[in-house]
Amino acid sequence: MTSKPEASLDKTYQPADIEKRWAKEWEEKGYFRPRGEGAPYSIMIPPPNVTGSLHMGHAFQDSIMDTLTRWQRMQQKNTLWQVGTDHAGIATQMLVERKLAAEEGKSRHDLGRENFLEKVWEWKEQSGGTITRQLRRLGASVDWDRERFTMDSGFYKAVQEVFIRLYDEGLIYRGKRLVNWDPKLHTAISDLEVENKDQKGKFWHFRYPLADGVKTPEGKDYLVVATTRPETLLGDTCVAVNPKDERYASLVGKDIILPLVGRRIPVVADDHADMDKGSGCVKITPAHDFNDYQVGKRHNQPLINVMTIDAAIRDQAEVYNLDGTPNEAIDPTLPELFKGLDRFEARKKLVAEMEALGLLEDIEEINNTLPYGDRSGVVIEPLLTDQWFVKIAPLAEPAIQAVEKGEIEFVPKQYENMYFAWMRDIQDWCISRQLWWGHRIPAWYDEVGNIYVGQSEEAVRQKYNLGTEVSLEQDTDVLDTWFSSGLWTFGTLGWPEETEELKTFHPTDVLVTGFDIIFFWVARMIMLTLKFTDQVPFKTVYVTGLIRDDNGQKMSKSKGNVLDPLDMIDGIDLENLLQKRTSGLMQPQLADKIAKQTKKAFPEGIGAHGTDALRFTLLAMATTGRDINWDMKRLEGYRNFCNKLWNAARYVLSNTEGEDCGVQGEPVELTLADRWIISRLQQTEAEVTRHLGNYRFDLAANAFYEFVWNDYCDWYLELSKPVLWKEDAHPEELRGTRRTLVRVLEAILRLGHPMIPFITEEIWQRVKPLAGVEGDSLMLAEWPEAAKDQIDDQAIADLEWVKGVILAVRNLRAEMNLPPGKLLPLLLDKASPEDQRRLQENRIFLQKLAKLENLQLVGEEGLPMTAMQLVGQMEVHLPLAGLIDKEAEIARLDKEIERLQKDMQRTAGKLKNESFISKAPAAVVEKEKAKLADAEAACEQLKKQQQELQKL
RNA sequence: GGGUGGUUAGCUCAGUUGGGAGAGCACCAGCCUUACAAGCUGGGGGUCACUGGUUCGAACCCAGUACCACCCA
Repeated sequence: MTSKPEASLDKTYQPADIEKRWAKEWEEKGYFRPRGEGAPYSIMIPPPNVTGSLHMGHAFQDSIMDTLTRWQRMQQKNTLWQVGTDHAGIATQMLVERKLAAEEGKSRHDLGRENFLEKVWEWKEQSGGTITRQLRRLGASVDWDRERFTMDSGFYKAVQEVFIRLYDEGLIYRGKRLVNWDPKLHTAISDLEVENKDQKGKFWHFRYPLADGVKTPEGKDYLVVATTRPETLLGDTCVAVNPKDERYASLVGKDIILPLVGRRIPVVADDHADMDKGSGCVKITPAHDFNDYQVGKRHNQPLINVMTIDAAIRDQAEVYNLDGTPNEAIDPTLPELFKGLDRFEARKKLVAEMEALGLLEDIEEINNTLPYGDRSGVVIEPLLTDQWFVKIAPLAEPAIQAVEKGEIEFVPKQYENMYFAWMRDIQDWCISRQLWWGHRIPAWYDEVGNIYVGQSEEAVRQKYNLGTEVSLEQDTDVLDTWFSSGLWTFGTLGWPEETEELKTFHPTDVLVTGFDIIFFWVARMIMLTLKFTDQVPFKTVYVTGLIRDDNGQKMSKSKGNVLDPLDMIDGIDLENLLQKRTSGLMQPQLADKIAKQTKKAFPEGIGAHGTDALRFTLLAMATTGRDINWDMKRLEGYRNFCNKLWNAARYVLSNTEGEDCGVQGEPVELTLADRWIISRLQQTEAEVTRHLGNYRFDLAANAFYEFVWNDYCDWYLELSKPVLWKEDAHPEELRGTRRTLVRVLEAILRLGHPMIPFITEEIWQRVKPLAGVEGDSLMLAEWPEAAKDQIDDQAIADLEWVKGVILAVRNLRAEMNLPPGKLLPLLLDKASPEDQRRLQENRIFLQKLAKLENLQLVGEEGLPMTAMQLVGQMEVHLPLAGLIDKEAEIARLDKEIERLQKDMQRTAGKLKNESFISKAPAAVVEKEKAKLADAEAACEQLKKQQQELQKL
């Protein structure tokens, strides 16, 4: 069913109904699909987390992507904006586990892997669409027919293929390495999922006794090491001192007897030890700290793991060599005392034991940071586990080059440095996760642990020639979600098949994303895409800043300052807003504070502003790559702008519907105002187009806003009234003005559509027949191209003059407190032939807009008492003897004269400067000279006027 | 500690080859003028963080300082 606009537009802009109606119709009509011809243009949406809901960051990025997409589509390109969601391994698994526990009181282990996964899929089918539904409300013109999910079978094929090829090339390997371990969720997690939080911590200073009677130069029989994690003492393998540190030079190579454990460990020299920090000695625990791992590696130390996957102390340590093979030489015995204790319990006990032994030298209070799992909320433990890794170095090189060579460009440019810096010392990437929900690693093991990689057990048997006597078990781990999203641009287009889509839409044109995932996602997409397609995934990366609250604070649930984009679109009352902000808090005690804050900031809740206003605000604030402090006032301002456009359309429609608008190309006569607004329209079209091309959405939005409000509404619509309402107007004149009203409005709608799609479409449907335009939807209309030959410089200059006279009169009127509606007589003096021509041609505009009783040139009779303003050299006089406060007028002129004199002084000073005259460009000097002459002349005129007044 | 970005009107921010400081909102005054009070008209308001340098000329280029934010260690 086609949307039918109301019989007449409502007096006030009411976005909700319009927006829902059009979103539905556009999608149903299939306007979001690629048109199938023309130059291709494509954007892949950064797949949002399937468990997520739309936040301001999404709204921001999606508004930008939609603007680009609609803009390109209107340029008649074969445009694809592809949408989809990310399976979000941990988040989804946790969500379903919680649901299962709440509803059935079962754990995932009770169900078993197969059944649990079925539950996850059920959840996904029922509830996984929240964020895509919200996307629709934003007007996102994504091709819903091609919606993708990273767990789709087609996509899984790509994931498998990539894994297998990388493995076969030796770029994927399995090994024992330190990873960020989440002891609650029992999985490795990525750096991105680790939140570092500042806290007040303790630094425990322990004495480590030297073996064999060795003493320090000071005569002590121990070294002091400090640690924030005493429990790791059990896994220490050496103590490091700085090689330049003379205090300990004699001890390097000597041994220490590790307290409580009794193990002999050496003192080694390593730069990692900071001479100025504490005693300068550092305990090294390679199996429990990332830095220590590196130190251990340099000194060929074994890895002694003392913790379980729950981060409790093991009964016996696990000891490995650096290559991951078991180390039999070191005694794995751990003290009985700590067995099975949680790390924090073990810490307390260990400190107490050390104190009892007289080995606790000091406890220092310090500020430090601790890593927390962002999902589980528990402290992350670096833990030695078997994991799968991607060798990054060979993939990184081409990825760096692609950016160096400009095949991929970052906007803004400075993010390229960030990218290079990270890519230069990139580490191998841990891609396995100990979860059930995700892409299962396509690897099988035989009984002795040999690894076979392939699509399926069958494929593996064939590939490796394994008979049925060999029993195979598939690896239980899944792949990091980022591994699959790294294939997003080409995996979603059908790769590894050579599909038409892949040929047409890859590489994609631009990726719009936040700077926080350049490393985790952008870099990985570049590496993997280059590797497998020999193409870059996208030509441009447009990096957005963060949206913060009005105080510059990050929005977060715990701060209670989150703004939901949909609440700004549809509005929300205070009660519901409070409910939303204070429920489900991690720290419920914050609820009161948040409620108070919210009541203060939004005493009446949040009003409805509509999608267009929200989008326009986001775009208008999208300056290059910096964070945005959200400002509700700007949102209101742009909602008002939509209302302005709406009402302008009402005016145009009421004056053109059912009238002769010259649609058939009948002869017309264009007024100065018509020629001027047409000229300004061309300039604006060029400007908006240029800014969109440079990703300066703020400048594009601004140029549009200014043209619509300041030129079209404030001046042109007002100037059209005297023509339309003139009793003796010619048909050609009327037709010309009506046609211009309608055509310029129609162009405005096309120009604004990518930014504010709904309101423009709604109005356009009404305007198009009047403008003689065909088409089912504004979405498919042509992007307005500026026509240089329609820019009439004379008209622009003439209209500036008209505006100048009107403004002069308004100014005088206000200065003298004359009622706005009162008709005034006006006298013009010192009018040049040019001024006289302009006056002749535009008398009616001046009379109506300045509300003049009559308008004459000063003749022989001279001037009565007047208030005067200058327009260029021409004097604009209000002859109002009875109404003018003489003294006030003289004072006003004084102020004006003073201002001019200041100006003259500065300009004259410049011109007196020899080196300015000789060195500055001639044009600049000329300009200054003219400026001085103008100011001098004006000053003279004002002084003369003052004298005249005084005489009277 | 290293790196990046920022500091312009009360607030949020523009200012693109260095040449007369801008917008929106807020503020003040006056207006229900037949599109719009979510509006119209007029107005006030800034030592462009600070110091120095380059230049005839600096919000803009260079160096340094202070403060803020983010990234890395």
